[in-house]
Amino acid sequence: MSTRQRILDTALDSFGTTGVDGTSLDALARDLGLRKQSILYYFPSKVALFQAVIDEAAATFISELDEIVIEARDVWEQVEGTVRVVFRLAVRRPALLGLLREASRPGSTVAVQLTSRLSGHIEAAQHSLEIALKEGRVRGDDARLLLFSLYSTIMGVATEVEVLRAMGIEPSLRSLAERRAELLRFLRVALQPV
Amino acid sequence: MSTRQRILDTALDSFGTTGVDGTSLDALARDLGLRKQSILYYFPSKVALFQAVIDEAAATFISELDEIVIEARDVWEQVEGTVRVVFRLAVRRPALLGLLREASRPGSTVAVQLTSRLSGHIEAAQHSLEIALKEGRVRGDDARLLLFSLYSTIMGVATEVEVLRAMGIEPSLRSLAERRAELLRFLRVALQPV
DNA sequence: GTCGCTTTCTACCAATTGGTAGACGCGGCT
DNA sequence: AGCCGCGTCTACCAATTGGTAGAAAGCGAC
Repeated sequence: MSTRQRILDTALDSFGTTGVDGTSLDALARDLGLRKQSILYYFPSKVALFQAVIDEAAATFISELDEIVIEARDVWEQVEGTVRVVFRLAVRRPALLGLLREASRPGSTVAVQLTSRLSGHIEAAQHSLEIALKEGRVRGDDARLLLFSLYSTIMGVATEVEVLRAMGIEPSLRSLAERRAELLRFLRVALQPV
Repeated sequence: MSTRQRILDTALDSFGTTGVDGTSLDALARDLGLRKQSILYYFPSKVALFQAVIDEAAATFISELDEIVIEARDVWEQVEGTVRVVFRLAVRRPALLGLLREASRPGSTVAVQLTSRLSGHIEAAQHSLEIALKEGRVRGDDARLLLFSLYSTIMGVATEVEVLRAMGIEPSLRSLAERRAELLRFLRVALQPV
């Protein structure tokens, strides 16, 4: 793998777990077996690196979502697919979800950037949800706010591991699968028309 | 207000918005019109300050929740009350929710501390949810996981303002109220027995 | 007034931060 | 051979970090 790509990967892991402010270029370089100046050779500054990492994270997220949307035949399958994607990431690249969480913090500077990358997907999802609402295939009122509730629930259930621990559930593959099953049940009920 | 209390308040605001790593003692002191050494007089180190802030945030959160639990007569009223408390905080002290979010980040060092402060409440909520499940007053399967889904949804809808912005909804008091209404509808449907 | 206690300050400190300047090594090309 | 461009390095730098030591300032009690 190219050095540039290695830097991006390691940075994503570190940014997503320790946070951006909590990650120094020196520490990052140490993890990579490089000197910090080599990082600055590929990315002119720390914020530039951060932006690149965000961009890549958004791209992976989107590409995974795209596969789902293509297969899905109705709204419920879209929801199911999104859950599958998010939970797959929670297993394979938990730092990526952590990064998205960090980047979407209120007042974040990169939030706008992330936003613009995802806006297409959001609109598409909102659109199909609107149609489903009109046709009565989904229970609800406002498509946008419904979508927002769905997103919050899915993302929260996938990433709030510390809250889980507080409830006496040790995060593991098994518990993750259970969480996912319960989440799907929860969402299905919440969307089911009468 | 005592200097100590002023420090705690300002620190909570800064930690909750800029993050702990993003907040330097010097910057904090500047906000307070003090020197950093005055902060270190009351709190021996930055982590000690952070812990104190977490403790206070947990205490406020708990005390607000307590009022609700006392009034509530069934599970649904408890959910409604929790939503009310969280959204009131989202208006009055958004940084407090931001701090809870930061402190509950995977791998956080203070998560354990926060956990122990809240464990009583979690157990109580879980207990009454279990009873409601048994009696068929609430739809669901596993009380713990259901509680977790509820928490994730509520907390997410209240704090994920950047995602909201990405959807073209500018955060405001009005939109907050709408979000809250939609959230309650969403949760009511998700919990309603057949 | 002056003693003692609390509070806030000035003066430092070593370590770490993000970033610059420039040298060195190395492979390919002429 | 010599040169070029790329990648990585060493050597610095000023600013900032969390934290220490200890001097003053305020102030009530005596």
